Amino acid sequence: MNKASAGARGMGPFRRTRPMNLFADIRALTLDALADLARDGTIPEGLETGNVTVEPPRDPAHGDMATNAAMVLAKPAGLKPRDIAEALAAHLSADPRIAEAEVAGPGFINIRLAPRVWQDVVGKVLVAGTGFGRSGMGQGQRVNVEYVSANPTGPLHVGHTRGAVFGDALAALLEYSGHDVTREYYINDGGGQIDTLARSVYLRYLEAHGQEVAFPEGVYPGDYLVPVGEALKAEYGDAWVDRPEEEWLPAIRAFATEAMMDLVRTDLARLGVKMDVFSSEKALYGTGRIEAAIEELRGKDLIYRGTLEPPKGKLPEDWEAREQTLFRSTAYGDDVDRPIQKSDGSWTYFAPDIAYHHDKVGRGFDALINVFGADHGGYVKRMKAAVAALTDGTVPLDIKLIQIVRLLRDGQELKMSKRAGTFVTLSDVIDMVGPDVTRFVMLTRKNDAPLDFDVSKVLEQSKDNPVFYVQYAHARVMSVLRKAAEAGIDASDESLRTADLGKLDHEAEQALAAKVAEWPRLVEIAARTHEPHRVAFYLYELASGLHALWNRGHEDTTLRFLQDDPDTSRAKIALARAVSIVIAAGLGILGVEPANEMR
RNA sequence: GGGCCCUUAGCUCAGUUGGAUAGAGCAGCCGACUUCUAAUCGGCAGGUCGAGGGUUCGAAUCCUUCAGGGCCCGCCA
Repeated sequence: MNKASAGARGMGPFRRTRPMNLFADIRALTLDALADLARDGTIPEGLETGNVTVEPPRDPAHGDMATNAAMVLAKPAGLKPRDIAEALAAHLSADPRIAEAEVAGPGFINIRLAPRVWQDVVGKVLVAGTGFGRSGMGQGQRVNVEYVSANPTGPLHVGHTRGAVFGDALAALLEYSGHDVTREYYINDGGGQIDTLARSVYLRYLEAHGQEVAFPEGVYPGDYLVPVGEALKAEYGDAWVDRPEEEWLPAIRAFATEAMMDLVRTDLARLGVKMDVFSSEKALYGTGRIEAAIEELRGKDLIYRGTLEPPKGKLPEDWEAREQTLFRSTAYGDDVDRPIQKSDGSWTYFAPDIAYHHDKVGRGFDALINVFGADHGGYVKRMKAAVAALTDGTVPLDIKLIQIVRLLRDGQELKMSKRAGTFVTLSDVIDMVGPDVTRFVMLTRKNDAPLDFDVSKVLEQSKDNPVFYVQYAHARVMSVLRKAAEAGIDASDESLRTADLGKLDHEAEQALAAKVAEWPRLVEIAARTHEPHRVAFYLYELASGLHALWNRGHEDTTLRFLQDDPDTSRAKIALARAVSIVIAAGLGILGVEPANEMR
């Protein structure tokens, strides 16, 4: 079913992945040192070391890395933190990678790495290319990311765009960190809104036949249905003109849904989003798959006939108690049990959703992720309950809620109203700013924070525009490579790999290399937390580091990338090139093309 | 009435499975262009992390109560 999975498991490529996460390396070194201390009796054997961290300190004055090992272990070891720290620091200092390990504060060990370590990072990036930062963390785990999943009733709008970008970046991030990812779109083509769509298209069909048509309340008035009506005429002629709804509804439903999905696919393609799988809700009906999923739950005594308590607070006017078929979602943390059948016996939307997730689980995924709009927040608990019930808790479902986008122009909000037909589509946004800017800006906020998207500001070429700022850093490096070539220096990656990186001896250069070295760790954190925005923020910081070093070359010409001595030049260019490679890798995850020049 | 999310500098927001003196950009003030792109950079100033209580060596982060904002709350998906 999925070609990548076979190779990704067992003896596959992840077995060979060399960890490039420097922080993980030093943590391993720390654990080794602790094991030595246990062996010689300084600390007890068998201490739990899961909470030992090695991370970059906030304050650079505290060195390159800091570990909390002594503080975490003090209590279980029955020793003073500083005593453990002293012994541990002594052990760490013996490693050639450690220039200095000193005890500070309540028992931190501040570690300063040998310059050689930072120089090596640059070399590793040049060898690994944009694969520097790839991780085996996911161990080939199969993850399904479901996103967009918009009702096929019209073109995608700005809100969908954010979900699309988020889901796509998350999928890429998970792939980069060693997961086997399937990108999936669930087509909500089973509900009553498709009838509305069909009736709306029918009116456009009549229009195409020259009839004067009024658009009553409750149909979709959008112009985008005009060509669908015309296409319908082209295919079926006047066969359905002035015929009763029963005759044409099913056929036009199918026709219109297909047309809308074409629209959606076109929009997604413009954004650079390519789904692996489209799953249809409608296709679940009449196949017995909904019934099968419900039966599975019934077998676990999670389906029953019952009557729900009326909702607290404002009571709907027409509320009356009814007996319904309910799913016992409270058994898995939901607040109330949820109906899966309407009072007329047909399924609620929840039932096919259960079947759909049953299907996903049946396809063998190890983890599921759904990207929903924030207005679906009330749906999270029951969906998680359903998946937990279907899999006995063995397959985690994470649901990421995407907050609204406020679209602005010159600081003025563009008010949107679907009824007035003034909503801004994904296509409109791409026309205005292009796919790269759209994607990057959509990821400059955490998913659960509202996002202001000012279409005039994001095109500004200034540092308050993060897209530009990051692209500019990349373009600057490309400029250096061009200048180097003009000066007769071989600045190809092959050549730079052989550069004498020992010449990168300045603290400012090592600081930038240190930022580069954070990339693999950042990837793992972002992947673990399912937060691709972290990549965008990191790229901003990395770009900032490059700009800073660049400008130091104004005062101190020895810090400029291009030097009179070719060997020195190549070492410095190698550093710049490493930065550009990591920027390219990060932008790749976000789905943004790096710029070679900004003119 | 209940559930979920949010509240961090004047503004917009980051903040690492709990870590040291809480960061960035914008706005404000001061500075750097005979230069690989000044479309950039450096510095100053700016905070009871919504409020109270708790957990512990240590809390913006975890628990709890409260306040304010958003989304949702049987037969719409």
